[in-house]
Amino acid sequence: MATDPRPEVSLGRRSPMATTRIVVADRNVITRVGIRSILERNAGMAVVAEATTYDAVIDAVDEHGPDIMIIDLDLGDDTTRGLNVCEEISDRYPATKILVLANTLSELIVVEALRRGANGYLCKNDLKSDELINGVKAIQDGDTVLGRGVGSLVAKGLGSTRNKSEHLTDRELDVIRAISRGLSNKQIAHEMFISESTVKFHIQNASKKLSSHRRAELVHRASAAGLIS
Amino acid sequence: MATDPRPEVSLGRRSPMATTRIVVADRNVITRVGIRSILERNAGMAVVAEATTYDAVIDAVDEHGPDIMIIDLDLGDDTTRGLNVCEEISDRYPATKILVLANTLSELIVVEALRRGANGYLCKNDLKSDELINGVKAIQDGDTVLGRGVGSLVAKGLGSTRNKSEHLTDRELDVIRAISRGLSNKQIAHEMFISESTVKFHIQNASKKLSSHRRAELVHRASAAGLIS
DNA sequence: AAAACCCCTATCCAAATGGCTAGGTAGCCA
DNA sequence: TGGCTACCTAGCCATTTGGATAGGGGTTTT
Repeated sequence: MATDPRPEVSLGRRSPMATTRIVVADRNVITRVGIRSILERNAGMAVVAEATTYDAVIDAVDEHGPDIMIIDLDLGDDTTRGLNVCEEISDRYPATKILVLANTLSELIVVEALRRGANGYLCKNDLKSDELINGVKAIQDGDTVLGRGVGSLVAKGLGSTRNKSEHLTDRELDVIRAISRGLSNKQIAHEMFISESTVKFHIQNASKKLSSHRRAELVHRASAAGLIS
Repeated sequence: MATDPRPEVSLGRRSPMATTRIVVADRNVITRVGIRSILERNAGMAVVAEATTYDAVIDAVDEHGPDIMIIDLDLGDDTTRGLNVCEEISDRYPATKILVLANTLSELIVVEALRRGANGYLCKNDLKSDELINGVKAIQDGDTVLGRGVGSLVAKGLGSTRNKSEHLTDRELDVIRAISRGLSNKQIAHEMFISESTVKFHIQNASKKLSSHRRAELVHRASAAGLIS
C-alpha cells in the first residue's frame, strides 16, 4: 500500500552515499509520481518509498530510515495528526530531515510544523521544479527552507507581539468544526456535554487567535488554514 | 509559460493517429509532471502542452487543438472562471474532450462542469494511475467518465426532486464571499449598494441551494465546494 | 406572451450571536 | 509555591441572524 507496484528504485538498505534516500508521503498518486519524476531527474536522489496514510508514513520511515521525508500534512481529515507525525519522526529519527509540501499556506500551520521538527515548508502552488530540488538539497545540508511567500509570512508573525500561541486548542477546534456543520451554540453544548457558556468561551478565544469577529469568518479562516476538513 | 522548458514531446501538428494528443492544465508543477509521467508510461499518449492559467489554457488549445484536455478547475481564485473555460473550449472545439481533474468533490461543481461540456470528472484524491489512464481512453472513445464516488454523488442528485439548479448566482456568491470575510448583513449591504433585505434574500436562497441553515455552514460548504477562495 | 430566472425591497418575530466581565478547577513546570 | 495554561461556568445586553411571507422590475427562453 505504501509503495508503488512498479519495480521500485534499485537500492539496498544503506546505499554507499552520494545518494539521497527519500520517502514521499501524499495521498495523491499524481503528486507522488510528479515529485518522484522531478527528483529523480536529478542523479543522486532516489525515492525509496511512497506513503498515502499517516500510519504508512511511520512504517515507511521505520523501514527505510530515509535521509529526507517529503510529506503533505493533509493525509487525513485531521491536519493535527500530520503535525504529530512530524513530531514523532523528528523525535525518533533526528537524522531524517522533514520537508513539508503543503497545498495551503497558513502561518499557523507553518510555525506549528517548524516547532514540531519540520526542516522546510514549501507550498505546492506555483512551486517550480528547481525550487523543489534546491530545497531538498538545502535541507540535506542542514538548512531550514521556507518557500517563496512562506518566509515572509512567518517573519511577519515572529515580528509582531501576538506571535505567541496562535495555536488552537483541541476544544476550540472541536467547536469550530461543529460550527462549520451549522450547529448553534446550544446544539454544540449538548453534543459536547458542556454548557452553552463554555461553547461561547471557546469561540471567543479561537476568534481572538484567528482575529475574526464572526463565526462564519472563523470557519472560513480555519478552513483556509487547513485546520478543518 | 504554458509549455515546459524541456524539449517537448516530438510531434508535429496532427499526428497520423494512434497518438492521443493531450493538454494538461494545472497550476501545480508537481501535478503536471505526475500526470505527464503516468500518461506517457502509456504508448500512444502524449502531453503536447501544459498550462497554468486560464488564459494559457485557451492559448494552448488554440495552438495544439488537442484530442484531450485535462484540467483542474482551480487555476485561479475563481472556480467559475474554470467552468467558463470548459464551456468555451467545448463550444469552440467540440472534438476536444475535456477531463476535469479536481481536488475536491462537489456535486455542484460536477454537474455544472458536465453541463458546460466536460466529458469526465475525476477526483485526484485516491485516484489510481490505472483509473486515470482508463478514464482518458474511455473519454476518447466518447464516453463520459465519472470517477469513483463521483458517479454516485451525481446520481443521487439527479434522482432527487431538488435536482434542478443548485447553481449559485453571481450575487449569491458575492454575498457568501463577503460573509466569509466576517461582514454583517448591514456591512455587506453597504458594500454592495443594496439593502440589507436583499442581502438576507440572497443568503436565504443560497442557503436553500446548499441546504444549510447557518451562514457559518454556508461558508464552509461553499468553501469545501471550491466556490470561494 | 407566458414562463422562468435573477435581482431588488419590505416587514415581522423568535432565536442566536458577539462582546464583556468575573469567577472556578486541574495539571504542568520552574 | 507561584505562575502558566487549558478548561469549565455564569450573567448581561445590544445586535445580528434565521425564517417566512409578499411583493415589483428586468431579461432571456420557450
